[in-house]
Amino acid sequence: MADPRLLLAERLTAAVAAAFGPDFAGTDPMVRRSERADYQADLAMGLAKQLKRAPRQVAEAVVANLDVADVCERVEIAGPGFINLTLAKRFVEREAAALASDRTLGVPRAAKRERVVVDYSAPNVAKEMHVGHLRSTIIGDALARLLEAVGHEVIRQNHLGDWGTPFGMLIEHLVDLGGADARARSDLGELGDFYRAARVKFDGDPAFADRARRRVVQLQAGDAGTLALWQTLIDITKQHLADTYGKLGVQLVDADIRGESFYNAMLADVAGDLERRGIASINDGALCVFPPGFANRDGEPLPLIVRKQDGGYGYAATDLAALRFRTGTLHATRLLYVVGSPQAQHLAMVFAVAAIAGWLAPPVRAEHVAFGQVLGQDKKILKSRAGEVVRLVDLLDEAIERADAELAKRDVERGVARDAAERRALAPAIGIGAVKYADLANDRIKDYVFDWERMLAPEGRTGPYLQYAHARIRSIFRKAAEEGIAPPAAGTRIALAEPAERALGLELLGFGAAVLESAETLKPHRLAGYLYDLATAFTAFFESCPVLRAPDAAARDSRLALCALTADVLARGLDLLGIEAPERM
RNA sequence: GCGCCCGUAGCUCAAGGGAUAGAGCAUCGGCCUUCUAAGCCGGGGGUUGCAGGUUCGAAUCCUGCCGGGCGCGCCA
Repeated sequence: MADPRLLLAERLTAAVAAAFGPDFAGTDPMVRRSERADYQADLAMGLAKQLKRAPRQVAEAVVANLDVADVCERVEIAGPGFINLTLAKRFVEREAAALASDRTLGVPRAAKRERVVVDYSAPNVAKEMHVGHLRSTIIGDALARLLEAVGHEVIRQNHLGDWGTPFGMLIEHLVDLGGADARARSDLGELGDFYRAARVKFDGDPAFADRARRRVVQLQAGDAGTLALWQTLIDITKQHLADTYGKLGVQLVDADIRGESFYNAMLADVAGDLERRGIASINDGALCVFPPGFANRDGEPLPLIVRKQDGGYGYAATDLAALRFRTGTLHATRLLYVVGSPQAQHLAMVFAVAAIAGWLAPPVRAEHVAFGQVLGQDKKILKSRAGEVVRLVDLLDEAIERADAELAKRDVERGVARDAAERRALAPAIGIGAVKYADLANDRIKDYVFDWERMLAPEGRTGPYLQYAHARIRSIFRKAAEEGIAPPAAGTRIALAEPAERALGLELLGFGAAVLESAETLKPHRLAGYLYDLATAFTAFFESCPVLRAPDAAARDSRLALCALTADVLARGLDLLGIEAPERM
């Protein structure tokens, strides 16, 4: 059950070759969805230029050679040379039925299967996650799911910040609190408080700062006692992460965590290799690489500092080691870094240096999957009422609370009696889904305004709207069961008599293309947009086409099959975005 | 100063170089004895920041401005 677009493109390409010769077989037929027909092909105008003929003549020649008798019921040339294609109803019916028995729901495999590393989330040890981690985590999660859906092998990598100078102060603070035993007592309270307290002491107590600096040396020297303390902090953090990811419904697990410490043992080798090969050189006492095309404030070459003056390694070295590991050891052919756009220059430099060093050679490539910031209603970076960074757990809890309140309000309005426990069980899927959809529905490169009212409102283009459409379909099946009506059998014939039925059927056929496009462009908002369109097509159908009270049994079964397929596509599509689809709302 | 990103309806956002730039919110008007009204149907609302250029065709590509955000040598 090929996507109609692909099928039409094939036929059009053949028609172009037949009309103008094999030289033109590579012409993109430019098949798009159309407002005036089901699809339109926009190739005639461009072709006319090359052929030095009138566009409409070109379109006519293409249409004369076009064999779509089994696919289209109408082919028209309009305007300057648009070819408008209307699918035969029978074709849509047949394809929809085929889709219903296709496990993948029409999602095609990517042309080339690749091993893709997706680096996302990247929280820090002994520090709570905040809104800044929200986008990386949910965009990365959606991309990982999308890439797997089209057949790629995805390796999730959570680049945990678990190494570096802050650990001196963190470990010393832990010692002050009673060392590893402190963990038994309330897991050190709130991680955010723990980090803040350590920072305050470091800044205000010179003796503590000295201890902290000595502790860093011990840590890097591999002192067993220090490492045990360090491990305690790691363990506590992992627990915090597991809780947060669980609440967020994100697929990251402990096994995906490969923190900065993992690369520690490789840093000297990375630096030595670059230095030996003359790629890096000592400059002001630091080991630097000057990739071409990067300049500092004064227009002078900008270095990537591999090793600092004091002999220590910074994050550039770690990033280089991680990149080398991912291509050299994990044998990934594509590396995705789901990191905020402020890091663009740093990552570009890392990629440039890796290319020079030969760790990144075509067709293997690295891409910065950048994203904009989350803004408050004042259009500035989202802050809490107290003006502090918003903790991610707080944000998620508020989402759940608000969803619960929204449900309660709606129950009252509709006069529905539902016990609080059932409501509370439902609230996380809705609240978290609303947050995720609001984020993923925007083009990731842009900043977006975070607005509770908007994302959870009882109406509008939101996660709850999509979930509601899905729940309403499931409700039909519950009702059907009560009335003793069996769910549609496999291979049930789908008839698309009403305009709303036809529109829904056609929309369903586009799922595979939407997923593929979303995966290929690394833009989850394409899929988010498609799912909204699908939900809209369904609700229009729902309003005008009674299912259980359809005119006859054949129509009823056809509509049931259409409903089942729609519910499956909605649920699968939402799942690819990491959003749950509850059975009822 | 240099570099990257953004600028589309009152607000929040869509729109593979294609026809009359679309949704949601807000606003105005309709639709619940019928499968969930968190819904559906319809109306009004635009010089796509500005000015050039490329093209049969530009919100989209190029150049220059204007406005906003971010980054620019030892933090990550």
